[in-house]
Amino acid sequence: MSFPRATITDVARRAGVSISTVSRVLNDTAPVDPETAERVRIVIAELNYTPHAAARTLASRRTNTIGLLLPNIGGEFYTPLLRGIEAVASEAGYDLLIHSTHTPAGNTSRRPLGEHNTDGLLVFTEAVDDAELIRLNRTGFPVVLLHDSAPKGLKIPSVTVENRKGTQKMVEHLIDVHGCKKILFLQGPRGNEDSEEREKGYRQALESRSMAYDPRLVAMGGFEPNQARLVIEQFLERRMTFDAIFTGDDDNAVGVIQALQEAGWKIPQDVAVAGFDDSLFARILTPPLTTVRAPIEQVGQEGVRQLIRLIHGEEPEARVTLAVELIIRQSCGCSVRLSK
Amino acid sequence: MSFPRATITDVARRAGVSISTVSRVLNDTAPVDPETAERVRIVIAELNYTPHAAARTLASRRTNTIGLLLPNIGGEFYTPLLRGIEAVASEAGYDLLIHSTHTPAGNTSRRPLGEHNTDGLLVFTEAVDDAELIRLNRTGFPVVLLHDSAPKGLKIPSVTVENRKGTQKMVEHLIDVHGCKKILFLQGPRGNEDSEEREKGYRQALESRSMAYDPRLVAMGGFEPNQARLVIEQFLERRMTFDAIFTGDDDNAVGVIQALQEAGWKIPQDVAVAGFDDSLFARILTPPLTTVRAPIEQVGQEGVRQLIRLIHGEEPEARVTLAVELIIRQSCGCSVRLSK
DNA sequence: TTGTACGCGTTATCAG
DNA sequence: CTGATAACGCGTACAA
Repeated sequence: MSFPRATITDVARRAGVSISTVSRVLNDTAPVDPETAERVRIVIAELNYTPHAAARTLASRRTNTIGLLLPNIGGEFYTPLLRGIEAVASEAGYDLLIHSTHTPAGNTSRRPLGEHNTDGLLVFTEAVDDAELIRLNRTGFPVVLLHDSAPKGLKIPSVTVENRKGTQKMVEHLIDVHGCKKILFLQGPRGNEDSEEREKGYRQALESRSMAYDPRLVAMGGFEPNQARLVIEQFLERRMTFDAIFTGDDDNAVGVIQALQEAGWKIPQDVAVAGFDDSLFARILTPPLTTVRAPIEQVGQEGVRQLIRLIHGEEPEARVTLAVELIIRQSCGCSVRLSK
Repeated sequence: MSFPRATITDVARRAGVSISTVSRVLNDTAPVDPETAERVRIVIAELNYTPHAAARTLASRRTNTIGLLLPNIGGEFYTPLLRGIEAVASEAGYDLLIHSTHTPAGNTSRRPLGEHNTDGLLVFTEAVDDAELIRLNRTGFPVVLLHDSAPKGLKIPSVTVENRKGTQKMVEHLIDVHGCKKILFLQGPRGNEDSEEREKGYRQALESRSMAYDPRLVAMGGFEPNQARLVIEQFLERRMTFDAIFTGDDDNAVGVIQALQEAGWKIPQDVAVAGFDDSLFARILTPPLTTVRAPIEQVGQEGVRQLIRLIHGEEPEARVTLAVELIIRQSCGCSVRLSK
């Protein structure tokens, strides 16, 4: 029931050296006589000694830990993002502390992640409000934003994807290749930067093709299949006509496709559908979803890299925007490609 | 570039009290004069003071942190699991440290998660080898296994789902309701307990219906769509006959369905298909997948609860097995239900 | 190349 | 109810 861990003192005593020497072989911080070092290493193995993280942190003033703040944990998004983050952090020797801010934190006022337990923070979308961001920024604490950009005036590096460009290209594809004239656009959540940028891309596409922007063709999908479904059902009830739908993301596309098919519409014959993300199920929808592939895992990787630069006091890139790619499948009306 | 944090001493001085008193109002560890307490609280707010986690850990000998060890981060599994874990941990005031063991750890020999930086460990499937499990167990360090059980002789609590029962019920459903006679079974990875238990369930179902177990009807799907796909293609080439497939999990089902459909088979008319998990895309496959719903999120929640009991020195349940539920959709041949 | 001694920011014990 | 003060385990000048 109790478990007395070996300490650096135990190791030192047993190896017949001082704790300084043990510390030196542990961290390779100063030359140590090879034989002595070996002896220490053996004792470390015998005692199964691992330095106590907190003691180390306290003495060295570095936690060797990165914090990840998420608004919530759900959706197709998180697995690749997390994988990317974990891989790079782990490789760089950082532990990863995770917290979802939208959970009803038992202890309010308790800051779950911050300067007291991490060396830097990765903040996904709106996981942290501007006030806190400003506070962190003022103290000079390393922060990198993912899929969001800093509040006006703050210099906080961020990593995101080509939301606008990807959307524009996709909408232009619908127009140019499939002759679409009335393209529905489903927005993501208000205040979400991905969502806003995609809307800009939608507008730019229309503009570049000299088509009018019709606000009646824009609705709120919320990055959420059920909501998308309801929205489409309403459109159908009101007998709005449209020949294509650009869904805010792939989650939305699921609801869109369901609603359309239940109403007896054929995709892509009656209406073209295109999404954003290329999530796991884009490929397995019927028909397979034409979408914009967002390199989520790389966002995670790049975020950690920038954060580590910040932690090391190096100059990070102010903003990294990762390239997206059009993934043409069948929901837009393009011919069947050999799958796989 | 530097950021001097306020310490408990700063707070004490400014509030005109000793650090002991500050500590007391912070942790409610002894009565403090209300007025004094209020004054301290105000100063804490003014200084934006947050206790330094490492110092706290060092002094109190508790990290207030739970570690999660995963074999890898991928698949439909992780989002709900993580959500469950994070929610309960967070609510109980624990931080969550995550590490994937299959990443090529930069520093070998470095134990990423353990007694030095957590109060207890959640271990998912084969994330940790038996030797390490034994070592941890001997030191009395709190560990809870998820979707796995302890090596022989070790008393380590575990949380899993009714793999065997769920599979048995599903296979019996295929036999009883749909009259299936030759049911293919796709195993998950070797050594994976979920996989092995499901196979037992498959055998039990056959036995309970007095059907012979035919090893030729069992193949390795590996919980992986592409592998499942290849396996099915081979079966088709060899002209093996079967009238149903129980896929090891839903990921497998994706590959199975693709392979069948490409070969021109109709589901469920020509062959019934059933999966396990009820992952996000079970519902959106065509046809919608009949599957066994595994309460993954609850596994995460329950795992944390048991771990916290262990940490508190209470007696945990030796093994928690969460109930599964048959989700009958259309891939097995059952009639269309009104969706949603 | 090695050892001593101090400090990191808290908690916890013990006197008052 | 409050305040000193000794740990907690380790890194790191500084001295040898």
